[in-house]
Amino acid sequence: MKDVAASAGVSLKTVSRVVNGESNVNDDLRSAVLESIAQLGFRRNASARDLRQGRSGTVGLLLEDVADPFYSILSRAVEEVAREHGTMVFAGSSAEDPDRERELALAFCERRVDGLIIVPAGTSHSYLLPEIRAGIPVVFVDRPPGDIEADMILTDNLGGSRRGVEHLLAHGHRRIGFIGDAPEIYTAGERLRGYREALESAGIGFSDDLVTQTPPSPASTAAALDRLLDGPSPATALLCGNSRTTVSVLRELARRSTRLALVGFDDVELGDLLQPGLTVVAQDPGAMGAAAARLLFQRIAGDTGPTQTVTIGTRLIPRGSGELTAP
Amino acid sequence: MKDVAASAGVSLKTVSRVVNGESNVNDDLRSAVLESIAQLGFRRNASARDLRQGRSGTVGLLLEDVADPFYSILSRAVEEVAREHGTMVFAGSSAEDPDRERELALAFCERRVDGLIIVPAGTSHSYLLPEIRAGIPVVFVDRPPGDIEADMILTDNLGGSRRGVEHLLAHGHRRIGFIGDAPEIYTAGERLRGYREALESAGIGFSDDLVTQTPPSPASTAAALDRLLDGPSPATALLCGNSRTTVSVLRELARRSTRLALVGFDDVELGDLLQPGLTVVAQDPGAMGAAAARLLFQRIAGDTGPTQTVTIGTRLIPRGSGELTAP
DNA sequence: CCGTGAGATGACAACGTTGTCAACGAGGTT
DNA sequence: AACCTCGTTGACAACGTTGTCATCTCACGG
Repeated sequence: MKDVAASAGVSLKTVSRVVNGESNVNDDLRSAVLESIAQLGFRRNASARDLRQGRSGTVGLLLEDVADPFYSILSRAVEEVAREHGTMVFAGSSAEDPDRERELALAFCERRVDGLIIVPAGTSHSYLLPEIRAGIPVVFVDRPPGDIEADMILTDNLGGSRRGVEHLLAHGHRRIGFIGDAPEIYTAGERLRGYREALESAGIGFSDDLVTQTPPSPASTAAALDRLLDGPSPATALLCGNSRTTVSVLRELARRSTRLALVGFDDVELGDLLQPGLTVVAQDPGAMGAAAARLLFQRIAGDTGPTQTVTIGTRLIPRGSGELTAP
Repeated sequence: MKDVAASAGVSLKTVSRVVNGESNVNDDLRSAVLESIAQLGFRRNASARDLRQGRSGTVGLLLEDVADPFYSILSRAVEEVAREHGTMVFAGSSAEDPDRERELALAFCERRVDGLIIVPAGTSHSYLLPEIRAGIPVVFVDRPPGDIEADMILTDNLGGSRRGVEHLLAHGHRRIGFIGDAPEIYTAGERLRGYREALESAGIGFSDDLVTQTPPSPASTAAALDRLLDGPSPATALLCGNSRTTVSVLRELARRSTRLALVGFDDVELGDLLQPGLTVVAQDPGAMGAAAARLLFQRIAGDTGPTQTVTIGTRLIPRGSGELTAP
């Protein structure tokens, strides 16, 4: 910028004014400056600007895994909203590891992001208190934070799960299994509650041997299916608590050629092309990301109202697998 | 940091030394400083550090769409390599729009990223020349840049496509169609060349009415299928030039209940669960991202050797749809 | 006892930008 | 003619950090 000023024969400040599009600059000087800028290939140094202004035009997005379709769609939605605000997005994957989450979040803070959107991996977020006090707004998505109060955007896990089970009940099923993620994961707990409530509302008892809670893996899912199907009164229907489990179940069912009514929580690409089509309780990761980003920018703009919790609804999409009737 | 120094009763520089883990600091002072840091919730300001050091510990990643599985997997691979180098990743989606690509790339440069990884949307990248001259290394992925020479990581599009067609030929097909992306897209051109070469090597002429080049959309794909299947001597097999087209074809085929041997370029989630399973020429986006990031960090570390082009191989995965034999 | 060297510590400038404030000149009013 | 106003321009400090260099202390050898 110094060079531009010298080359255009004006002061540093005038160049700064031109670069920032301030209005009160003589047209001749302005064009001289612009020409020098073009000639020298000048590009403003954002570090210096950030340092001076104390803001960075940057937000941090902390997900479980950037490559997971659910999160990558969420991520794109955040990016679009950020773009409207002239802001860039740092994205990072916690890999479901609390230490890594913390490390990334603090690295974002060191970079002086204007705000943070976090899908929590850990159970305590008190480490963010100094940052929040220092004025960095934080919005949590998909799961609530631990030990602190903050804005959050959640899926209606309980309602969605209930609806999925009710759908199976409506098709005559009474022995409905549930395979969900590990119980310490918030969404898994809510979905199990929805399953349970739906059964109880229907006057059907909740039975432990129909339920498996485990981190999703082909092996654990196969074991869970064994438990469900190989007893004296096997399940005739199944609600899968997350899409990775759903996929494992589909593979396992294909291997066994077993008939089982199936509803998956969270949509799966190509679910409509399977035979039968996969019935799902669809979440809306795009809407979640957009809502989180909008709320974040509202906070960045200075909104200091009480913390909000936004719940995004689910949609039951019947495609065949959930409409198989009970034998 | 000033506050920390005051609180610990040492100079600014000593705090800096402690924060940066330099060795020559008295243990007592070090612990005093660390305590003050903890007490005050101090976090080093990366903007100031970047400004002083002229590097940012940051790279920019410019994709077509963060939410596309191909790119999101690539993205995660870049993130992992960056992590090993203590670097954060800015990711942005160009949405296949050259202006947006340029805008994002220059915004990254303004933020003084240490390097750029770009999946080109535009056809000219001369706008990057000043930046490259200023020392920002750039690696292109998936498609070559236009108008400049630079490092690139490409898929073996031609070889993969050839192999896909040869697979269909081996199952007795002679009327093999091709539906690929718009001809101005590099990968689409290469894949078409592979298709053509395979046919010609087999002594089968290349016939224009078996080929459609169009941006992927359900409508254009349906039209292309009409052309292929509704003539006097319809195609018995098809190579799809990209996964979006493959999915559209699958939907369309399901609607028509037509039998057609099919090989898709680029893998698709759940391809193994379809009936028949989807045979694909699989790319390896993870390997591409990792290779790009590794090369980029090599450049950042000062490697000024000649530009490199790395070609990543493909893998033919037979699952059923490509093994349907010709009638 | 002094000289020497190594290690610890701090003063200060500099990175590139922008906010503040003062100076300047042109045009209008009294 | 003196005064005021407004718009344009520039000098300068400050943002928070780190590299450079100077200073200081202490141990050791001569």
